[in-house]
Amino acid sequence: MAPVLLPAPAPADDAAPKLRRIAHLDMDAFFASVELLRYPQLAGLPVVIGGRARSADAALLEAAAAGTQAGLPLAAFPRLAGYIGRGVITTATYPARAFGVGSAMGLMKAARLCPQAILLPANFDEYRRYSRLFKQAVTEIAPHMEDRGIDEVYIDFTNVPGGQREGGRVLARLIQKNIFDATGLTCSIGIAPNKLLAKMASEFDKPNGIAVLHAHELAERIWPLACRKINGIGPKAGDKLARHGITTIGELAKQPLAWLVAHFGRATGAWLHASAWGRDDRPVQTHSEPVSMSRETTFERDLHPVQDRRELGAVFTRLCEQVAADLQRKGYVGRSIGIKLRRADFSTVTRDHTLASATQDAAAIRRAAGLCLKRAPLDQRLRLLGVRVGTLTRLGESAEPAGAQPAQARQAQLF
DNA sequence: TCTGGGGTCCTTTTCCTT
DNA sequence: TCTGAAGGAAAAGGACCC
Repeated sequence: MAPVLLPAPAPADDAAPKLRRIAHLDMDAFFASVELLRYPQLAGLPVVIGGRARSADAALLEAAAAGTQAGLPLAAFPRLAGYIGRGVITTATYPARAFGVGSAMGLMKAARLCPQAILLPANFDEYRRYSRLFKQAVTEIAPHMEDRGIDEVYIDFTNVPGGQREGGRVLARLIQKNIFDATGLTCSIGIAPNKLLAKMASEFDKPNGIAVLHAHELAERIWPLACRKINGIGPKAGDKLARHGITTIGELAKQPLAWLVAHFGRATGAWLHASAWGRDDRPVQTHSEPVSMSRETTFERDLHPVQDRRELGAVFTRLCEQVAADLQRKGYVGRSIGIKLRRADFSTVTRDHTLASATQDAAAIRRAAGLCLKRAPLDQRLRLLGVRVGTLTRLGESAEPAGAQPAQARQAQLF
């Protein structure tokens, strides 16, 4: 990529004291936008992404492999009508949302609301490829970047040349352009004195916008917002606050710290209070190590622990092999092995087991997971099974991997 | 009504040791 | 031997995020 030429800094820029300027960058409708790059003929139509790969997607897969998907006739795309089976919507385009269809909605319900919607399977390999491209486009200009998932990042503008101009707006425009040139995709950027406020600011001017939020604008621009806009206040905390008559961030800010601590605990109460007052000193972290790796799967139909034990056993072994392969590919070993069961009534049960030494071996993981399973209640049908390896260290930085055995080793007794 | 998959982090409970 | 306090680690559950 050609070097990016920054505008010459204004003379006042160097003289003025540097303010902490943190940017939050959020790709606009990321998955749907990537799909529209591949299938431009779907622009303006209701499209939902999600569900599992089905035979109806064969035409799409073939066309993608042949590189002819841009010319695929609309009739070749699978529709939501008559969708049978599990699965939720990962994302929906705006024309689909107009029908009341939205993220996390069951596909069967969505099929009733908007049967004509086109259903595309999620293509995470492609989204990850675009994710790498846009992040590279960011770091070419501003290297101090924190990865926050597939479609968003934090960037510390404070010491980047030009990062102080127009409150960071000049640098943000440059980054937007570099991302668009590299990917054809747009993003929205919020710039503020910290990550908490930058995250909220990035929603102010979507899509393809830039919002600069200054500390003195807290009461005017943040306090009128709903508490749920604070990253970290989800449905439960939002409901609890609402039951106390607190719906806006301004109302939250009025609550005494002691009251919040009394009702939400020491750590959460203090965090709520600080957040409402726009205080957040978390640094932009350019590097982080994974804490755990897991694989899980939801079955097409709920499986019975006894009647379906062969099928469950095979899935269980496969999940262990997949996690082991993930660990080996990424060079990690883990010491705590855990399982997760989701039962027919949607309740979740987890069991953990800590090994004497860390491993990345499929058979060792399978044995430990089998011990966990023996301690779990199996009095209901199961809809989901998962295997997790935690307390990770890089291979070579701890003890040798334990229990190395041929990967096919043995099947567990249970199931 | 129906609720995926892959994560992180926090709180509470349980168990073990001193 | 019993009881209780205290502290830490592990286990379990849950909230939240993308």
